[in-house]
Amino acid sequence: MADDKVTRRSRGGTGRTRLAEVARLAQVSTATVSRVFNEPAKVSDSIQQRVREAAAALHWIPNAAGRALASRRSHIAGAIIPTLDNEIFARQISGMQAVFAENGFTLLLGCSNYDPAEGLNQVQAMLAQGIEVLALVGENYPPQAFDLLRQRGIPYVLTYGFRHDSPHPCIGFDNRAAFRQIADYIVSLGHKRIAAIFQPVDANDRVVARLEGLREGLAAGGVTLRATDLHIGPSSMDFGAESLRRIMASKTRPTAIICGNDNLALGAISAALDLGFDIPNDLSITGFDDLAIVSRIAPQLTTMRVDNLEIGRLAGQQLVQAAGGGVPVQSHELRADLRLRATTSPPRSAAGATAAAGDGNDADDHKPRHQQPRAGIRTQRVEHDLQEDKKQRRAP
Amino acid sequence: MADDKVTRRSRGGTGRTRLAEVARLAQVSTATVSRVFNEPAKVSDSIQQRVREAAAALHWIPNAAGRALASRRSHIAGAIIPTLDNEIFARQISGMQAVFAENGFTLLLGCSNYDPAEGLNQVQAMLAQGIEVLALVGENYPPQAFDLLRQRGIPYVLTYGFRHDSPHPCIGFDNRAAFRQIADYIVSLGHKRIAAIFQPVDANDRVVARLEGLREGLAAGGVTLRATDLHIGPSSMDFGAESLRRIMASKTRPTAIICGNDNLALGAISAALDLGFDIPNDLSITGFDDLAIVSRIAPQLTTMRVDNLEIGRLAGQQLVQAAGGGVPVQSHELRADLRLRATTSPPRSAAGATAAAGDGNDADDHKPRHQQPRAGIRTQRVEHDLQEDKKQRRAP
DNA sequence: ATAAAGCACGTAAACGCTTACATTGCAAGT
DNA sequence: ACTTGCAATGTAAGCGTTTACGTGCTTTAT
Repeated sequence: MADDKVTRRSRGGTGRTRLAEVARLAQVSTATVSRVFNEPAKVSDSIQQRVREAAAALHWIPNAAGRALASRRSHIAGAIIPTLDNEIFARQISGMQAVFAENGFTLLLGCSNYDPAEGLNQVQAMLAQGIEVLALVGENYPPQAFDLLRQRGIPYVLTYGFRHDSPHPCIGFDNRAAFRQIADYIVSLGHKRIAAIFQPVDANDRVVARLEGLREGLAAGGVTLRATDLHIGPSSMDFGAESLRRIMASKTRPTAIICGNDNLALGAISAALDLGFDIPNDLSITGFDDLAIVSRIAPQLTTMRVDNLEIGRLAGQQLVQAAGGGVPVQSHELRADLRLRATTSPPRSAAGATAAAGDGNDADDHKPRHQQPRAGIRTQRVEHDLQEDKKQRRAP
Repeated sequence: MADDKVTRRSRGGTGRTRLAEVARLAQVSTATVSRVFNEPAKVSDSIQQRVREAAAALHWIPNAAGRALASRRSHIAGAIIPTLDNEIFARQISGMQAVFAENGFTLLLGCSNYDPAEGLNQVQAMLAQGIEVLALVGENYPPQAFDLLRQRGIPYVLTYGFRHDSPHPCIGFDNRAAFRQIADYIVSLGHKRIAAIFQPVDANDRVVARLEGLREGLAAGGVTLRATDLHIGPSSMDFGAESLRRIMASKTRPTAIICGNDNLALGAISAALDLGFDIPNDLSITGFDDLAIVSRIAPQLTTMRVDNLEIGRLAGQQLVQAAGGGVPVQSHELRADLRLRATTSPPRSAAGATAAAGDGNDADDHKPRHQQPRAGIRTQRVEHDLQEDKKQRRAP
């Protein structure tokens, strides 16, 4: 009796078939089963077959928790985005998810809703889940988040924006340069009086950079952006529309409006059309993002295209590599392409002018890299994203 | 020497601080530490405080793998969607993610790209990761996926579509009824010759249901949908546009076109405008989904709104409850709301008619539930989604 | 006063897998 | 013939938590 004091403790398990059962059926050790699926080269063919058959027969699916615990690899990648309610972020996730899936990673997704504190929460939750790598999509995550990541040696990358002087690896485009390009283009068309409608700048480096680029380009063209011509507010179509109404109600109307993104631009366009303005003859408008819709409505919006799918893919690739080989994540700068469409043209005053040459402004220096606008731009056959239609999209 | 045969095997661990270290610092057992965070009621206040302080001091983040293994709860929820490149699915995920986050679940996301086989893969990967619940967003997952889920007792739910006779719990709207409603409305306006542009039906119950509802409604109004008037193809704007051109090139043109979704409708509208048709006077067009954009462009699209955010939220709630209490997931049917906007009106022939009363068709039976169209619909002030602008959206 | 019943906490056995190390068998080297 | 070396497999110790079950000790009922 005395030696029988070992009470058998059972906690019942999960009920799922375990690796041990596969091993028993295949008449091998658990180690061998594990090797078959993780280091097949180390196991003879005959035994491999036996094991695989046993696994299939038992419908065995390995338990990720056990595996993660033992191997200290979770095969989980994390991504935190401001919101899914935005085509550009959704596309990045889409690209990333594809790469992760190809490489045996599953994607843990978190949304911060533009709240840095919530972003930090998400980072913590993800660390708890044992993510191996993390993509921080969009901007503005609290510094503490990065501390946590570095402290634990988790490879991470910031996407969407790119800055040469960023302390973090980042994959995206240069906001400043992009808006500089837009400004240069508008100036080169001969516009003298220009307004802008922007999203909030507070605690948002990227938007600040956009404004910098914009001011820089305008300044180079001898144009200044007056305080009253800069409208900042929520990034909604409504705000775009409201701002436009306010702008066009002023006594000295601009001939061009540069918007911080497509949403604002769409709002501005719809309001302008409502007021009876002719776009682009009375008023040129530019956006940013090249949302799917903006090239399919009339008038097609001149905007800046960023390949968000590619950003997502690149980020995914970098992170997968970093997770595997310990290679550091490399930053990548992508081009943002100016898509000249039907909402921009020289101002009426400069109608006949060949894209505002001479005229005392020295913007010419910046023009060579842009395709010159043509008079017939409005009716030009605008490129379609053929891809979009090739992958035959089923429908909801 | 002989009794010293136990070689100390060390695998180095993760380097992260462990619960055991917190326990040592707080001078309690590991069990107590665990209780502090999982069953605080069972631990005295003084010790709780000590433990919490120790945990904070060490920046301890519990290891989810260990926890999952021991507790057999992963606190991971899965969601599989056809694609993120679609506002409606993205919104569902958005709503779901919020609910999950509130309830301590992290979201594992998978995309099937409309490929059932890939969907099954994703299901397996998720099961391996130990998801506790799963949302299958959209349609068409292979039957085997459900077998796996049932076999393992994982609560799941299908979202977007709803069918009373579905063998699975589902949360969404009734596709058949929704299209019946659209058909009834169009018939009630007095249209006699009606065409349709739809997404592919193959292996897609929901689209089949839409067509059924459509045919049913038309039949009730004495209208038949001729084979040549039904165009089926990829759910892209381009196909919508192409179909419209083909339709309007026929000798007997329809006065109304019912589209399977907004994308197709947008394409159709833009093609129709290009051809110089007056919408809605020459041609009425309807969509489905109420994408954000369709109420902000001219002419504003008459379409059906489904609250995808709510679908996601409901699904999340149901799954969270199912995970906790073992309550079965309950199906929910949501209303789809017809949004009457500017792309529909009575046909020219019936111009003065008060919404096609009499006229020998007995569609009146079905009308009461719809708001009657007014002559001035084109210029009516259309409702905005105020919400959209309230939550001040920051911008990319 | 005494037994029964809580209560607060500790002990240590799982959880399902990977992997360092041990073992075995067999071909090649001396 | 006898090490040596390598390749294929087995043994069993963790990985970091949770939790069933003990263990004292303080209440409460009898």
